[in-house]
Amino acid sequence: MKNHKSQATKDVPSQVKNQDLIYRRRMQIIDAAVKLFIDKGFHKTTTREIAREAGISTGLLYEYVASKDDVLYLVCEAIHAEVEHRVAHALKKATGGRDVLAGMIREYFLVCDRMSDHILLVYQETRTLPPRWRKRVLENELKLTGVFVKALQELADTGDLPPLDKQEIELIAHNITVLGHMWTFRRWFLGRHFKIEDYIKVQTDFILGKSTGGYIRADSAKEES
Amino acid sequence: MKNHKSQATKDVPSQVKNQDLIYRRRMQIIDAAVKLFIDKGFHKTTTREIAREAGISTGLLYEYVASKDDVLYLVCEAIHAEVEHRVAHALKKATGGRDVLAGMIREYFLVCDRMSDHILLVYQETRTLPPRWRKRVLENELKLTGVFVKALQELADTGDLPPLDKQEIELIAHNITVLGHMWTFRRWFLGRHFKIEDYIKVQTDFILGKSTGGYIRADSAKEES
DNA sequence: ATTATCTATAGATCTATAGATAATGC
DNA sequence: ATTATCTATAGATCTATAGATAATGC
Repeated sequence: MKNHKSQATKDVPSQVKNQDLIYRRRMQIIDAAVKLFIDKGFHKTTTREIAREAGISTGLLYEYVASKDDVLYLVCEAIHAEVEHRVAHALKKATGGRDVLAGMIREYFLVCDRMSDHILLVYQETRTLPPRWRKRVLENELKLTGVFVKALQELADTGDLPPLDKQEIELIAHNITVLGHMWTFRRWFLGRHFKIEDYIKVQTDFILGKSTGGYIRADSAKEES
Repeated sequence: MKNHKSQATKDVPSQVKNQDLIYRRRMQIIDAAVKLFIDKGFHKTTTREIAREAGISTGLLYEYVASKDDVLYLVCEAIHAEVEHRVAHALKKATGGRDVLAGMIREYFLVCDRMSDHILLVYQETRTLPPRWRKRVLENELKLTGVFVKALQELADTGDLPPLDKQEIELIAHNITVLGHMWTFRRWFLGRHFKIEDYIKVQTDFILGKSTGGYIRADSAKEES
């Protein structure tokens, strides 16, 4: 995983002076920790193991972080940076097509598919973080949702979507975000019946409504008796 | 929290013979553990604390469970039993109205609202469980989704909903389940803009489509240029 | 001289159990 | 006599650091 520079670099203090070294060593630490955390979870991973996997001594680990929690925070930030980077990158492809929103959903869901272990990790361990950092991680979640809010707003403004009020837009954006996550934490089951492309298709229909005929809509069903 | 008898009673062995005593003591243990786990999380709670909170000695705790993991499993099972019980109970109210599905969603979301700490707990700690029990907990998740699958199937069969294939029904049921959960783990944010009743209303519109005019539907927006 | 790194371990827990005691029922 | 309960602690970790060593740059 590429370690995109993030807020975390400033937040987490290090004993080491050389900035470039901090960056590189933390990259090693993050990569090692991500692997172990995904495999065994945060609590069952020891700082010794992280150091060994990163190829450094336990002592040195503590020159680059002040606590095991720091490692988790670095990991969460790195994952978010990666997701954000990939989503931003993918969304460039999406713009321009007939259905901008469908394209965005598609690219985002593909990112969720590829990063599912990572997304799941953040979900499960966020609570472990000290409050100060938990907030940061949650803010990151919002930032991603914000991308969809903005897109929906624009589409509603230009008339590409029916008029939607702020609340509706907000919620639909959250829904899209979370339905992407759903693929990560229900994959153990959904994977039996869906490939990611099926999932994208049916979910897009669900979110946008089938283009031919309404989706589950009261007025498209039989009249009430 | 009422401790509805569940699978767990048989799964988790006890040194104590008296069945009724097992039931009562485990109820104490579960109640204590739920409280502590919600407050501090599973890993930061010690067996000593659980015992103290339950009003028994640490030694006695280990007469009723074989490990700390056992406690977590008992807790997860109890929460599921409670959710299931409440949903089943709530759904009785829902049936009969004009829009059965909307009623079901409403009752289910209300349960999510009231049990949000508990649902969140299960989400976050399931991964900690040994595989054998993790599976059980995940099966429980499916059981709940199954309730919606069944309801959707019936409504599609009777023509109260437009025809939907198995895959679509399956996915919509999952969506409903997860959008209920979404209220539990994004509440910290959603709560700023929505009361539970707002949330129910907008989500129901989203899932069922607005009854007046389509929801976000390609064919209800302006024609493609 | 300063910065980075390693080795070795202090100190703090925490789970789970062994063995002693109290309560119960024949 | 059997079952339930408690007290006290063995044994196993694990985090974080102190102090020693190696590398770097003036």
